[in-house]
Amino acid sequence: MDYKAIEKKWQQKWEKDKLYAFDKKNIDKKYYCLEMFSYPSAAKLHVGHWYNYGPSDTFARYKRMKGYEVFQPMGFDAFGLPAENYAIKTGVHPQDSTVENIERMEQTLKEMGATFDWSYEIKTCMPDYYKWTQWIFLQLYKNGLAYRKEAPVNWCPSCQTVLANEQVIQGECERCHNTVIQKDLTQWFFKITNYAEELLQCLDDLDWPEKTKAMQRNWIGKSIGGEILFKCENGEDEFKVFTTRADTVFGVSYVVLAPEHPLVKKLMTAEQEKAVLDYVEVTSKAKEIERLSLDREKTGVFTGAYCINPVNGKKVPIWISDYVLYSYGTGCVMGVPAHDERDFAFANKYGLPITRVVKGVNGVNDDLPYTEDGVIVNSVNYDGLTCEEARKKILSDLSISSSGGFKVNYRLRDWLVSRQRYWGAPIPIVYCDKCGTVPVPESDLPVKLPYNVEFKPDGKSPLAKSKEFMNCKCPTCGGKATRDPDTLDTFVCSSWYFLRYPDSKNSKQAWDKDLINKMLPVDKYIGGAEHACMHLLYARFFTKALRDMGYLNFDEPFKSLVHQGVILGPDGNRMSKSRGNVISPDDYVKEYGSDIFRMYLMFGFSYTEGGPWNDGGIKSVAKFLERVEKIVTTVIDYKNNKVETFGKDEKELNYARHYAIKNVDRDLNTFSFNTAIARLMEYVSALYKYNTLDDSVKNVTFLKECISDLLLLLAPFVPHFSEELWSVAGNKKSIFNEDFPIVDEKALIKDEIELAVQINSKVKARILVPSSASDEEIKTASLENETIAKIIGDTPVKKVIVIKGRLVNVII
RNA sequence: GCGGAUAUGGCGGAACUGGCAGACGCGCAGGACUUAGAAUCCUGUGGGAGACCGUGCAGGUUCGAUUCCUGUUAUCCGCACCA
Repeated sequence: MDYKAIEKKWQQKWEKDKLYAFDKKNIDKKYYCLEMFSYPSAAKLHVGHWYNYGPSDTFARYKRMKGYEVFQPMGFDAFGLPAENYAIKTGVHPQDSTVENIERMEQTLKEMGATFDWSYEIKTCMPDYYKWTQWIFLQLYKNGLAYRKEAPVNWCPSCQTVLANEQVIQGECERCHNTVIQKDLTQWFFKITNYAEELLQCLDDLDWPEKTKAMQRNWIGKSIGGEILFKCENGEDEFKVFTTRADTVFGVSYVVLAPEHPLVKKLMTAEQEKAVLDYVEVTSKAKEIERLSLDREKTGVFTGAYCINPVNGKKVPIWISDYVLYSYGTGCVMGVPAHDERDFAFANKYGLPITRVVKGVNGVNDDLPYTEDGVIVNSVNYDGLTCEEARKKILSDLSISSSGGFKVNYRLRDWLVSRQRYWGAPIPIVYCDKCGTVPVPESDLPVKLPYNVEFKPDGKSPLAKSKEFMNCKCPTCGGKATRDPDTLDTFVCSSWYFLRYPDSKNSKQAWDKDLINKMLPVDKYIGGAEHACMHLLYARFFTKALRDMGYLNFDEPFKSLVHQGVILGPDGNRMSKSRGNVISPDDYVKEYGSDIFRMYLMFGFSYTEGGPWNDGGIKSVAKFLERVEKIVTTVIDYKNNKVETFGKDEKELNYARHYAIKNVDRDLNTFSFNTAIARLMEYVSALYKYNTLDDSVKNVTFLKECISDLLLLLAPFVPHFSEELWSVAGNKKSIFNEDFPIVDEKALIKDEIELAVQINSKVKARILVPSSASDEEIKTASLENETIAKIIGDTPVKKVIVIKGRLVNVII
């Protein structure tokens, strides 16, 4: 078969017939199957794209044949750094390169032969899309979920931009791997922390990979404890510490503030001033670098000031150290060296007292630092309580005197969305000397991204250099005002695209509420695991925030999530240009066609695991399809003969047929493509076996039915190939308008079944029994078996266990 | 350190709810066809001469464990001074 030719032929036909158009009339039967959209890169589709889109398209086609109205849209996450970096390097404007890349990718995605309904296509860099991204920003702003503040941010000196916490990997920039430094800037934040608890709670009910849920839980980082108020000796100042070990508060021998803490400069004594300021200076510079060293020795400086421990009135020295993070909790920590490893190391280094306040329950094996729970000692009236009791009692006692109380903390921080970059959605805010921060009126949206801009980075936002863009009128007073020069993190654009797809052409609103309430949540979301803590968390946050504003009425965007694995190079390493192990889909598609390529991706790997590429595997798939073609064309050429018997051979083939139907059906639902294809191979072997029978005993009518089912089962996996053979077999309608075959359970009941007979759990013989045989009959048959009887001999039989359909275990 | 996962033939990988380990494929070996090769088709293929032994390792529960429990090792991924 000329794969290239038939692929082109059917792609054109399908497009002409609008075969994949989503029909809103059937919205009751909708199935929203979504693959994470792509960044429009200059390179061609890589194996990762194919591995995401190919198998999921098979899944979508299967759902369609099962009677669902499948909605499978496609689009592009088109804003972002790579286009801008490319522009800086080559001078090609990001918009021009992006538009060109999108066109090329659309082309190749179509050549893949996927059932995307392109009429719903989204490109996030187009004004008709980012208009609504800006609209969402304004809704968040109006509802107090977007705010601006000066904060120490992660700054990449090489990319000349601020990075989100999630984009800093081990102190390095995610993209260029240069060391990230700290810098103070005024930035926009989204208050995702408002939703920390709900984001955590709802994870339990999601059909998502456990690992991804665990990563989000981890990322949110809920910590239950309390806050304790320490008043300073000067009588003016006070600060709270957050702790999960309020039970150890009698063991406090010092407190530590983060070096950035605002109180530091106020509290330090004249004597300590130089040491403190030097330390603050050093840590702010070296912070991220130092964090990289594995065995960081704790450092710190005494401020000279003291505070009072609220539980016993003791004077406690105030230190600063960079092991305390300003951004977590209150930025202050109480030091209990006896019961915390970090505090222990710190106290030992600086000669601070170590007071034990917890002892082990058994009193042995409890050297300091003792971090386990135990029994309270040296804590006045709390002595003798368990740690858990003491935590509750101390905090509730402190709350009576307003010196503390229970508190839950989250590791999750607010989402920093400002980017000092050109190629993104402008932030729809203007600054007026009179009116301050003013949101752009919705009727003025979109705030268009200007084309003619100097986007070479110099630490300032490129848009700041465009007078045309920056200067505007204040929407409130009409006076002179300037726009926000930053653009939005591209994750903002991708946090709501799944809401836009069903209503992508709506020019009046972001979406029609009734429509998306019917279309969402997404039934199956398929994409890489690398988005666990960013995209997938942000999208959940947006959904919940928009729900609370009344724009939709569901709680979660993605009901069910699947991550594809990663296809590695033939050497078992991640594909990379530097390793020279990159497999280009194009080369294989050229040689074998897209059907074979996609089927190999499904057959050669466990979908969620991935694994190393192997050339032999793709040949085996090609061979399999040749076998299919051979038998199908042979059989459809048969003239109807008169044999209509349905004997043993037919029964056997019918068994194979329904066994395949049952298993392919089940396996497709769980993305177990490899086993589904294995069952298809078995079925084809069964067809070959039957077809070698003498013509005079072959039931051709039945055989043709079996062939028809084979094509239907095969259709989701190799769409062009199956459509072609379906048409060759004389069918007029597209195979994708047919129903997926339905299993006949009766065909799966065999007359006789083979059972293994074990003696003391070791298989010794096999017996054939009628499938209707009772346990008693099976038992008798087993014991009468020659081999078994011989082994048993005179030994008394203790027990016979019969597991129907599986085995018999004789215990002697 | 914390969290999650994985570990099965020469290789990729199967095994539903605790029930015949190794489906399906690659590779390999032998055979058929062929002047010969390629292609194709068939047969065999965990180890061991064998009783038997085999799912990272050590235990446990069970008539029976790749599957459940306890401990342990290695690899991968994520987070990491989070108080």
